[in-house]
Amino acid sequence: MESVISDADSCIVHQFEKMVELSESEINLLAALERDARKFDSGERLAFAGEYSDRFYTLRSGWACAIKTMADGQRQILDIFLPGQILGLREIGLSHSLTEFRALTPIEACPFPKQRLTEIFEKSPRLTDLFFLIMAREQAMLIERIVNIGRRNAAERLAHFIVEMKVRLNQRACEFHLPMNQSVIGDTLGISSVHVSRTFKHLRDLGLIDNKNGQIEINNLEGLIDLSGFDRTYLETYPDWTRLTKPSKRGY
Amino acid sequence: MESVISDADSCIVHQFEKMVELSESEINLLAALERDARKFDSGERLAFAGEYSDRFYTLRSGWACAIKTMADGQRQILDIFLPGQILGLREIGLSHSLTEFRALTPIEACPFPKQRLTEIFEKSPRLTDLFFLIMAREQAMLIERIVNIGRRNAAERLAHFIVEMKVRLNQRACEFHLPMNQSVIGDTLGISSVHVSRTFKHLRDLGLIDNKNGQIEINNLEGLIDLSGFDRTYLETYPDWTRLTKPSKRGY
DNA sequence: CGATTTCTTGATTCTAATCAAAAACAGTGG
DNA sequence: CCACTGTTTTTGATTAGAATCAAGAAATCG
Repeated sequence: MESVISDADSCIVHQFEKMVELSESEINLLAALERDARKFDSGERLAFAGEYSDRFYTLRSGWACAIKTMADGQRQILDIFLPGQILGLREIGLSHSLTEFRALTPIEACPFPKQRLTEIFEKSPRLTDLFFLIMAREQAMLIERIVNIGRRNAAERLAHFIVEMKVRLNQRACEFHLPMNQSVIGDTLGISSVHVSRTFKHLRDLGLIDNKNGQIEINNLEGLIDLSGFDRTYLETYPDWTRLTKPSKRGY
Repeated sequence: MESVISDADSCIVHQFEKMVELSESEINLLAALERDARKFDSGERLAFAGEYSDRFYTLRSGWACAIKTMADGQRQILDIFLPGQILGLREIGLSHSLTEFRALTPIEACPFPKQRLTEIFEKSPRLTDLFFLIMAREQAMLIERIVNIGRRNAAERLAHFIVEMKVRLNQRACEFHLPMNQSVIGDTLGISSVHVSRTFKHLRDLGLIDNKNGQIEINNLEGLIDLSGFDRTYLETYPDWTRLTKPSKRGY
């Protein structure tokens, strides 16, 4: 198989290296998941809910999301994916997709067969631990989302979402582009698009943010965090790596 | 270590055997997670949020839940655990607990060190796959919960919750005991306890259920499913077991 | 049986949904 | 560069759903 993308360039390897130092062979295993990049237009669907699916995608560039559409046409967005993430990891072991995956911007995504992960499990217990960890962190995000939707009002939800995106984008600067229209944001937060507009205005009036044309500028991060009840530990609660620091014993 | 409980009796082994046939050695590995049963009173806490934790619990009998408490004292219940489940699986790799775990009834739970799971990963790739699968199914439940809370009104949420519990309890009969008061149910569904009461009345008035003293009787399951928009596939979407049917190649 | 918790019901308030229409903006082709 | 089109955002008016407050009824526990 020919590598279109050099391994050093791999988003997913970067992602993993943020967590732990990788061996040569581990880098190769991971980078193999990110060949064969395909382009998708903004709004294009990568997979349908309920459809048979034997593959995942790694996201190389752009933003994507997982969507669940209800019988009456309402939608709930469940994840926002950034480059380096794997789309659909939670569907390992399921033959049919639980959710729809859709590009939020023009993206490059690299399909690979689910089976490839099982192979990694067999070859590298260390990467197995890491994949387990990634799933665990995705669950942590889902949990935070449940709390957000279940127990916070619109202003708190939106504030929380903005802080979360800022943290995930790892921006030093307090300004970033959010490639989601207010209808999509509403579907993420469980509120109507009209109310998203009002809530943005409310946050502006409070002097917490400015937003214009999909650009978010945070004027008062502390204020946003206070309002939202953002749990600083939730993305920072860093793993207990002790058992991962030793090099892999088994082969590969 | 002395075995208080015979392996054949292990809840967690039963749970796994629902999914796939286990070898002798796999049964031993799993059953080892369920020795040393400890009793907890109804309402007792097994772990605090934010606390250092190097252990999981397997739940042997009774019901438990995971709770997130917010700064202002509001609570959101994130999971309801039934016998055979592992409490806190999602916190593998995190040194501190994300949520609080609390008994909903008097329970027996068996603590075991997180490390034990890593050992299982090293010894049995087949069980590794299964643990991944379990996490994946937990995520599927969290997703359904997000949709439930984000996009359904109180009647739909409660109806959905009742159907979900019925399915999870695997009851042929349409009557079961729900050991949660209406305040706890409200914290699960993201509505107030008062509104839970009204919503039960509403479902009774529609002739869908009867409920009294924590006992639920479903009078019209189809009606409940229709009202709630329950996705029949979501707990039924059964795994693609093909790659699990072959026996383990590696040792153990 | 009394004490405490849980459930029910009513009245009121608040938040957000819905409906509708205008304003702002982005993309297109001339 | 501008006029045209479609989309997105904003704003207002109204309605609906659920929270809150409060008090009485029912169930549970010791």
